[in-house]
Amino acid sequence: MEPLTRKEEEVLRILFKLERAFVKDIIAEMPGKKPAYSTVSTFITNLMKKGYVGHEDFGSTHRYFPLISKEQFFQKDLKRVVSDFFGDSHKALVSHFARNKKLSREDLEDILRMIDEQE
Amino acid sequence: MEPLTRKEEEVLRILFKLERAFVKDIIAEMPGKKPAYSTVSTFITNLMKKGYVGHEDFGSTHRYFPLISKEQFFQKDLKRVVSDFFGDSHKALVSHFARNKKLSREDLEDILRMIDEQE
DNA sequence: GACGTTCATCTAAAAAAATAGTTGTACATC
DNA sequence: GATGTACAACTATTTTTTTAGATGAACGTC
Repeated sequence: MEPLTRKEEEVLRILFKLERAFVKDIIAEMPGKKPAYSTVSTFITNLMKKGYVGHEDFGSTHRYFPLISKEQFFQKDLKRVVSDFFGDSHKALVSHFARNKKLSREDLEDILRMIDEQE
Repeated sequence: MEPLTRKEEEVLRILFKLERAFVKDIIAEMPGKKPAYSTVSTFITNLMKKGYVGHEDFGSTHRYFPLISKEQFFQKDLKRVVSDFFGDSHKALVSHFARNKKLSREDLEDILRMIDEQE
C-alpha cells in the first residue's frame, strides 16, 4: 500500500478515532492552529486516491471513513517497537509494562484465564 | 526536542542497532538502493545539530553514536500504539499478544513471578 | 429568483525534505 | 614530495509535502 505523508497519517488517525466524519469534524480534532478547510480536504483526497479512505454522500457533502482497520494501520508501528526496541521479544515488552506498573498482577491473571478458556 | 524527518529517523534507528558506527556502516545497513555518501552524511549532520547524535574522533574520521536512549526514542511510538490502538489499556495490548500466540502461558507466569519478587 | 453559505475540486505557491556534487584536508603509499 | 583515497563540511538542486486561494455547484432562505 502506498505510504502516507505525516499529515495524511495524522488525518487518518483522527478518522480512526471519529470512525466517520466530515471535513469540519476533522479540523475540529486537530490540535493547535487550524489549517484551512481546503488543506484538510487535500489530505482527504490523497487518502482516497491511495485507498485508505472512503466516503458516503450526505446530501451534497461527503462523510469520510477509513477503509482499512486500525489493526492493519498500527501493525507496522507495533512491529517496529517490538522488534527494534524489545529485540523481537513480546515477553520483554510485557515485562517492561509490568516493571513500570502499567499492568497489575490481576490483569495478568485475567489474561492467563483467557488463555485457558481458549484451549 | 526537535522533530526528525523520516530519513533522519531511519538513520537514528540504524544507529541504535549498531550502537557506534561510521557513515559507511550506516549506508551498508540501509535497505535497497544505497544513497550517496554525502546524503547520509547530511542526515547525520542534522541529527547532530538537533542533539540526537554525538561523535568521537577516530583518526581524521568520525564514529557516531546516539545521545538519547532507545527507550526515550521509542516511547512516543509505544505511547501512540497503546493510546490510539488499544484505547490506553496496556492490558488490551497484552491480551492481543496472547490471543495471537505471541506470548505463552509460561511467559506470563514468568512475569508474574517477577512481579512477586519485586514486592 | 437573487443572495449568502457550505462544500468539493482544481490549481498554484511556499516550505521542507531528500539528494548529491564540490571542495579542501588529512593520511597513506610509492 | 607527487599521487591517490577517504572523508567532513559546505552548497546547490530536485523532489515531495504542505498549504491555501479561486472557482463553481448545490442548497437554503428571504
